[in-house]
Amino acid sequence: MRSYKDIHNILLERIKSGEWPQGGLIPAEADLALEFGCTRVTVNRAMQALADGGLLERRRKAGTRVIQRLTRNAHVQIPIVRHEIEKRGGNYKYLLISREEVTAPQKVQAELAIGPEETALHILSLHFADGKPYQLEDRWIALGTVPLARQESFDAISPNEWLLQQVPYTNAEHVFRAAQPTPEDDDHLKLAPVEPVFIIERTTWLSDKAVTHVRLVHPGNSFQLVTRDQNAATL
Amino acid sequence: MRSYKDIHNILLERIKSGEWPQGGLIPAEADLALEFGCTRVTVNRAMQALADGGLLERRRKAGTRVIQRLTRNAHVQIPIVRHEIEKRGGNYKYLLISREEVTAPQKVQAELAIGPEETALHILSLHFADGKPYQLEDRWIALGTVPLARQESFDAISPNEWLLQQVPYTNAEHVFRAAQPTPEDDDHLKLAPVEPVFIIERTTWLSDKAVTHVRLVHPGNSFQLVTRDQNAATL
DNA sequence: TAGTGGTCTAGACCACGGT
DNA sequence: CCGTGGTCTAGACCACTAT
Repeated sequence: MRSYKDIHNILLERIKSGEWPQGGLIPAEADLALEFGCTRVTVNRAMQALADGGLLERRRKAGTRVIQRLTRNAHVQIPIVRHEIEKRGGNYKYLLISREEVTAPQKVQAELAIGPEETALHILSLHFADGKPYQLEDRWIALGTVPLARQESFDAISPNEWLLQQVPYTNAEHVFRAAQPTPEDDDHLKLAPVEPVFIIERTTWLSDKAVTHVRLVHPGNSFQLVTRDQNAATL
Repeated sequence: MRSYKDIHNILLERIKSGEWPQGGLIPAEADLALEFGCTRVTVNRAMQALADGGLLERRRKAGTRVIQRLTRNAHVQIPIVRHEIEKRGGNYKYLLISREEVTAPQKVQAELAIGPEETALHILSLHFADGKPYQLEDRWIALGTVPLARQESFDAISPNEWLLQQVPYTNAEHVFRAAQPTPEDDDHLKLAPVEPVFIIERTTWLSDKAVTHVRLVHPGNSFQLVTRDQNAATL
């Protein structure tokens, strides 16, 4: 018997092989159902999976086409620093540098969508791998959204890890860039001369309330982000 | 009537709100079907969507749990440079610097999984935005996989854009990093003093045959990658 | 208006994996 | 063993949208 996964794979093969070219129209569900000797629903399931995977584009009446790919996609998983270091057998250390409830600079206020009189929690901390600075975490937490953070000292657990456990759902915006370190970055990260830094900036939301904005700074000579992607799930 | 999308959203809300905590077991399909007054299949559809979105983990007999999130995810779309620049109203220019069929350096041979006696196509080109160097594209193409590339001059179209049109399906690996420019980078990109570069390295495969390896170099002061992600599709 | 995809139901059987 | 999820069928009706 033909399962929708089988059908999914057959269709995938036809796309990969070029039998069905990019931008080309492919047969209707009903026709494929006939070909594979199954219900239309089963074919539909397979085609929807491919559409979800971004390989097909479907429109009622217009039919189904192979996507004309215009971008390369990369799915980046940014793990908890501690896990990342421990996984490769390194020695992890966390150090809280400062923690204070203050009014945020304008830029951060804008990111978190808080007013000028509202205070936020500012936490500066360092993550070490084998004794060497690996990441500087410069974080602001919107206390209106996460009041619980007031009760947490962040002495033993990093804000990143704590938030990941506490906040059940978020939207996120990331910015990745290369930069020259600020004097403060340099001071904390003990960089080599002219060594650039790799910066990840992230703002996360719980529904539409901003939770936190963070600037993660890594020594450029020893850090990189790696991703491995397939164009469609194997199922 | 309750569609599976409605149910999807209701379940999503319960996860977001914390009513169903991270790591917690949630009711079985049959129970939810009863609650929502629909078939189990409909509930199944909604839960599968959430599982695909990475919010639920499902195991037969063990039931369904809310995922304990351990990473932040970012989905990066890397557009065609030309489109990117034109979209924001910039003036795009493409310049082919060199194109030769030679034996690749060992590092590239390893990436493309080709032998030392096999030649590959090496293409060096520059992308400009408003007259300023925006991206240096240093590319190797495995001619065994894409013999058609021999007939393309790449005078008028960049290898990136050409490949995206030609190769119907790929797996990809990306590396993002910050670096000090090589003298050659500096020469082509006309960097400011001590300006770092943002590098994207990508290898793509057609099934298990390597297609191409590319090093995309951007001036650090004027380039960044931005992503916006939702934890689950809205459907 | 007609063709194509989107989705539901009711019932069924199977597959996996805790207990 | 038996509860839970995985999936199929047959038939039906609906919702878009190209022509």
